[in-house]
Amino acid sequence: MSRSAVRADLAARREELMETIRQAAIAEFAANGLHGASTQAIADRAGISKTKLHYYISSKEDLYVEALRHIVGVWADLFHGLDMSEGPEPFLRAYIGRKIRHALDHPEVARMFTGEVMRGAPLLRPLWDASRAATQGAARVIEGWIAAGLIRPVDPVLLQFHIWALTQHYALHQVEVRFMLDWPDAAPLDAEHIADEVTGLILRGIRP
Amino acid sequence: MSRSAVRADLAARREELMETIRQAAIAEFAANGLHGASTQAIADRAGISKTKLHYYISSKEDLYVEALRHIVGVWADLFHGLDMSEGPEPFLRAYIGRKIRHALDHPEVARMFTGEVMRGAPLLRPLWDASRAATQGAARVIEGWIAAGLIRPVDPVLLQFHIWALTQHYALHQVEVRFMLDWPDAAPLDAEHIADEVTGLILRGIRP
Amino acid sequence: MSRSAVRADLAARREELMETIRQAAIAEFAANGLHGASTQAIADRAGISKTKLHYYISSKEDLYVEALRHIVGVWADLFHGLDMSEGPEPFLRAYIGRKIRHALDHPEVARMFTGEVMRGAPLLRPLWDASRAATQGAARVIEGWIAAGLIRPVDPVLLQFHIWALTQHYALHQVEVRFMLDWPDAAPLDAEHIADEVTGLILRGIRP
Amino acid sequence: MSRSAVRADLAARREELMETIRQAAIAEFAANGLHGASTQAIADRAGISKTKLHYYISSKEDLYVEALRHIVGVWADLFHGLDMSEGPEPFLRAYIGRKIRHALDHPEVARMFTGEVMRGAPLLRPLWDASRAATQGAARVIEGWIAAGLIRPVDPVLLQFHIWALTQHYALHQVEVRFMLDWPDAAPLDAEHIADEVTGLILRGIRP
DNA sequence: GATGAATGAGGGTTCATTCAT
DNA sequence: TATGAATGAACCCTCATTCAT
Repeated sequence: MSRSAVRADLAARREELMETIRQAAIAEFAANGLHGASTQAIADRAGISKTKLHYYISSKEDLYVEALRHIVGVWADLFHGLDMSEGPEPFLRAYIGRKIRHALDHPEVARMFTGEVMRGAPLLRPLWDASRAATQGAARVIEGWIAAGLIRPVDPVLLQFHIWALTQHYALHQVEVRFMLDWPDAAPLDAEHIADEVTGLILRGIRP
Repeated sequence: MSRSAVRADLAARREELMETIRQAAIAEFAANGLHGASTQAIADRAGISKTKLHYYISSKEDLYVEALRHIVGVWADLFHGLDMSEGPEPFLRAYIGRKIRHALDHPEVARMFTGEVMRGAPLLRPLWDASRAATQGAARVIEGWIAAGLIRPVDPVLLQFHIWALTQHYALHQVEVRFMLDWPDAAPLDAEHIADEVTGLILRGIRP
Repeated sequence: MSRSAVRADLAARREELMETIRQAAIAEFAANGLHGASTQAIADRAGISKTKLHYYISSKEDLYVEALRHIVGVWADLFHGLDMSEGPEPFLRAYIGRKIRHALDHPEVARMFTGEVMRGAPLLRPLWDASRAATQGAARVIEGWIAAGLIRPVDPVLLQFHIWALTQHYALHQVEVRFMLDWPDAAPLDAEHIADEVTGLILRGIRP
Repeated sequence: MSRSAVRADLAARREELMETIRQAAIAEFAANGLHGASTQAIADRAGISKTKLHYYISSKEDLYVEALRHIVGVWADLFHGLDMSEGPEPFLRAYIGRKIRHALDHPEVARMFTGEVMRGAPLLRPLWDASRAATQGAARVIEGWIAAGLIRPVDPVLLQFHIWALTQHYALHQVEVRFMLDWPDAAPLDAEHIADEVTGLILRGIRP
């Protein structure tokens, strides 16, 4: 291998390990929060030694912030390819479906995020500006829908909260769902059924 | 003071202190989870020394479980005086209103609870049977509403989750609401407005 | 009851409680030593509260010393009524028998004492002078037996150690005896058999 | 140094430190028992910080058990090279001599062991099976000696207890021996004299 | 790049004892 | 006499992090 190929290989290895570490960190932070998570536990989840973990991160808090940044990015990506200008129904059907499937596939992501927000979002805040801009932009579009008579008058920001609340609830409360329905602990939730119920509630709830 | 009066006084003092401790514990557990909470921090919030705290509790975990038990009881009390037999609209208006006001008045309660559920509810589970019975009982009533044509056919358990998701969201995500709306950090949320929006969404969303 | 009768009654009660406390203390000190014993554990064994215990003792160390003093006295009493002047055989038969029976009836006594001696006897030493005088006195008598040809020449102090070693061993090592013999945990040891074996070994071992 | 040499060096250092820790632990456990011993005291005896100690052990109890395991092994080694088939006298002379010399050289070993047995041997028991087998095997040989008329009929297990009692007594009660003989605190005991007296007592005590 | 050693701070909890009534 | 409250010191152990190789 040429010297540059070696270097690329090393970089790839490093990237792979960093990804493993991030996954481990998100799972551990989701379970125990920043304070309650231990770097030992993260190292265990990643299958490496604590010393090695600390060689690759600069600090626990930094890893935490990095993970938050990653989550914010992933959620922004869920918007890609969707077009609010097609009107509320097709957009909401698609978006709610994606959000619920993602929530059920990666529940730790929503859990870590909600944990941070519950705590007052001290470390998330500096990363949150783009989200605010997007939220306020979406509110403009929703106001347009209302003005056009496509949906009834609703608070355009609260509507977005309601969609998030309903879609993320199933990631946060998986065990509650199973428990209340007398399902076994590992039973997968039915994403399609849930998406249908949530979409139905929202679409009818905002009908003019 | 007579001996029995002294004893009653002591008991009252003790009860008061225990209540202070519980409040402090819920706030701290809400912020950092069982693992991340420190008894030192709880003692600080309660305004007593760590040693004194440990004189009044048997262990951190025990205090945590006791707080959960308290929360489950409080939420069950929110049902008192409400009558599902009067039909969906009056019941839901009243229940959603209460729930949201309580969530905004005592956000740490919902936060601690959600934290426990996110973690897999390891310590909540033994206290959860009555909640399951209530949920399944409520599902029967909702099925009755559907059969009577009072609401459209919906999954009767998921409907309950949706109500919880919407009402508790504002307790968990207070800072997000303020941030997205460019409000100052301490601005109180408008419980009436939120209750109206949520109630409107739900009632129209389940209209036959 | 007259005033003095009341006072006597109170004194009797107190004496009884002090005895209960002493028994509890000996058992706990035997099990865990001065350092390892907790006043809580002693109070539990005595069936009283820790506060009450501390009302009746001045300190843990003081209670420990008091218990040692008691033990030294009890062992001195085992000599009462025995007469070394009758010659080695009748005396040793009687003394060894008593010592072994006492050891098996009150093993905690020997255990606490041995624990203190193992530690270097820091607190026993001030109480030990009478024992030394007795030991040296007995050595004189044994030297007389040797001079009279009643037993073979042996070190007169070491002989006493050997007797103590053999008789106390069964108090200290009760569980070992049971374990090595495959006996159940609660099986009582056969004091007569043991006394016979020990007496036989000693008497033949010192025969001229 | 080559990488493997470095590794060997590290391993050697580690082994050496572990040995230092074990010695310190045995001394401290001998003095105060499992409960009464503090890891701080063990660290002090070993000349390291408490944190460093905890880096090398998994827990105080684990260190205790490891020390017990070590002791059981050491005592089993005292048998090596001795042959019971040569008859009682040469074997007992050699074994008693070794045992007493070892007891006087390493009194903490016998003290820690006796402390554990006094307490009921809760942690020793799982390590004790080989000792029981050895004891019962030795009993068979002793029965052979009796059958061959080499010694008088004695209880073959109790005889072993008597040997242990006499040999270990001097380790447990060193201070008592010095005190009763008016020796200074640091005076070494005369192992040869003690071995002679004990051996003489035993051999004559079991003569046919 | 990788790893064993090391550490000061802090974790929850128990301790013997004193105080107040 | 008796008891609940209170406390500062100490308990075992884990923490995130740095050092040395």
